[in-house]
Amino acid sequence: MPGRVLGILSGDPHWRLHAGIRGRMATINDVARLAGVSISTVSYTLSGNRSIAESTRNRVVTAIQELGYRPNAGARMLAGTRTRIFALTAPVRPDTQAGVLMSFVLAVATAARKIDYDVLLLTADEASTGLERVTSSRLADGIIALDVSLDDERMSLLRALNIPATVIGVPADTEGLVCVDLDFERAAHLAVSRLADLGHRSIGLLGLPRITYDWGANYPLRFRDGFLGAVAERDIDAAMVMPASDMDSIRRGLDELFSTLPNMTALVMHAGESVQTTVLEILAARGISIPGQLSVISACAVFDTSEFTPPLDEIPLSAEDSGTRAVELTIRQINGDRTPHVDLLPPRYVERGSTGPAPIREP
Amino acid sequence: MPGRVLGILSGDPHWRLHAGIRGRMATINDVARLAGVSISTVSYTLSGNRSIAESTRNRVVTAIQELGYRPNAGARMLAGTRTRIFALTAPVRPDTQAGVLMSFVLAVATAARKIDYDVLLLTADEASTGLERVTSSRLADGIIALDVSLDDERMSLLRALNIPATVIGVPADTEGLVCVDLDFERAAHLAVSRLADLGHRSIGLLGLPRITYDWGANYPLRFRDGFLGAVAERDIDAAMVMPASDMDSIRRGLDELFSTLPNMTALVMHAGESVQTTVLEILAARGISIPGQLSVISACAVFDTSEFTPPLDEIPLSAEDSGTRAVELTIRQINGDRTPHVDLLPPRYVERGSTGPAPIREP
DNA sequence: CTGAAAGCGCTTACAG
DNA sequence: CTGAAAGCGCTTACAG
Repeated sequence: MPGRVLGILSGDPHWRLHAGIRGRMATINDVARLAGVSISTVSYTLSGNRSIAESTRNRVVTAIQELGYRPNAGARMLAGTRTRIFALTAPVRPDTQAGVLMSFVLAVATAARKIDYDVLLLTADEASTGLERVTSSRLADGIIALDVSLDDERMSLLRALNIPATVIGVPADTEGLVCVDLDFERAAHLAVSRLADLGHRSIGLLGLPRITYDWGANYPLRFRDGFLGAVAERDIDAAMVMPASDMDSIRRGLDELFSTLPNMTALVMHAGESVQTTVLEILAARGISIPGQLSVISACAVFDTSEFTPPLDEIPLSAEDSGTRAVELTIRQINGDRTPHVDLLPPRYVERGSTGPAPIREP
Repeated sequence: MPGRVLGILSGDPHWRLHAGIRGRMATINDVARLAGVSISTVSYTLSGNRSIAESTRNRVVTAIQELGYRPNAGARMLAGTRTRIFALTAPVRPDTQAGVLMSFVLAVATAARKIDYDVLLLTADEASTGLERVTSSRLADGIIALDVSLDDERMSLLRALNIPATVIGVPADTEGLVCVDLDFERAAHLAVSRLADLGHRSIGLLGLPRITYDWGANYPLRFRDGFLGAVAERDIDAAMVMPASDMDSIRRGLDELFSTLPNMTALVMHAGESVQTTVLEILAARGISIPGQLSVISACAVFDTSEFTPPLDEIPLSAEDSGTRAVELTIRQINGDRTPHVDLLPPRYVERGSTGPAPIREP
């Protein structure tokens, strides 16, 4: 099958610039006439769904460029089997970090564009209605759901609607769903094993605000449980604090870690950007050197920890990876493979010099 | 003209739940047959574009509900003159605050849904191509451009394409464009006049990071110039600092303000959320009481300053207001009124007790 | 390798 | 107040 014709219009369609939205756009008929072929030939040239003689193909492509032709989206949706649109639902809950959400939204949109799909944004107040609306009006071919909470009303609807959909995140009940997310549990194990290998026997975990664990998404729990499991397996001393975002809480959280773990030589942070920078400021103010006295790892952050002072080793939560995979999984469903499954992306470790051998304890 | 029929499906379309995306959806023909009318009557019932006998209307509505009918989006786009889709361009530049951007994206989407429009998200790497693509393929009826920089490549394209478009923000050259934004200059005047009325004669401005003024959007400049103009008019002592986001810079910035303005009794902040909370923490640590010793106003923030310690008076930058207005202005253009203009939204003052009379100076 | 034609599901003059 | 019908611009069997 010959490749599809893409990017034909990268030139400079003067014609179009002066047509405006009210102006009559060139149609497939105009192209066919100018190229001296039938409209089916034009259509097949564009879709690549049947072979076209080289010379014919050239005439068509030239005509398309000359006219600045773009297929009409509505006509395509109506005549074809695809709308080439994904709907993206991104509810904003009280504890949502807007910046993190935006990263995922952009990652999904960018991944979608790579396969010539567009992304339609569903708003919070339309969480469930919107899903029903865009699919039954055939506006979207599939759905990508962000920021899934443990018990999410959208999940049962996705199951019932029985349409191509991918969830970024892992709800409590994944039955019948296609989900993708970083493997937070393995990420926690990775952090602990890295530190264990360096000889650390006493590790603190500075987590997200307590409320996030009680209610909302489940990735905080998966990370926490992974961490607790990993330290238990290795017989490492550990403690966890869940401070709010203000400086006082953070300071108290650190104090608690240091007093619970007097021999603490390593700190793992699974927390927001401002919390992490605040921690580093407090440590610096106290004259605690990294990694000399304390090894520090930032885990599952979407933001960039390479510009921190000091730059931190991290196990990134890559919005790009999740978004790309979500798009792949959705397309696969659109193409007919509706097997439900949970896809946990393997964590990776990025070294930046904020971890080192555990300091030798004075007896 | 009778109202359009909306929300017919708010019930529970069992039918649809079992159809799936592959299942055959009810069409306008099915509805017409069941209601015993022609398809034009169904169409007009939905659009409200001609009057329908009450009894006919009822039969149609019942049939629609019974079948769980939703008009096919592609067919509507093709047959009608509207796609009911806005394209939203939101480029992410290095200095972009993702959270702020997300607020605007959601505000636009929410406002759009209120008039039954959907929002298609254009990605950064497609800034200009995307505009051309969605309009010439007639995917979108109009464009809303976010986060406009002073010299934005998208602006000349918007002028050339000559399509319904609204810019949120004010680029350097507004010729031929429709723009909407908070009136940052008046916002600055409002802050200063409020403080002046309370007797303050020495006011500091803590602004955004310096780089934001050198490059990027122009609202920081408009606020700064408004502030400087307002204090000049009133013969008030003033100084401005533009700290980076780390604690050291903020501390140095405050020190600079206090030393430049030894009699400073009021502080206006036009800065990010974490910067503002850090400022409050530093002031608290130094035992400076608000508003006893220092009156503080947060200006043009999209985040919520009511939960700060203490809650701050603010002149909000309302994403909702801008988004709603942008949607209105775009629809107006779609409806034929293409008059270019710049719409500056009036600022409003929200009191929360962080400003008070200027303390009387000891002689 | 290519064309003529049916059909996708609506909207909107046109006619009564 | 309502209906029959043209037409929007594509995709895709069907035919050769």
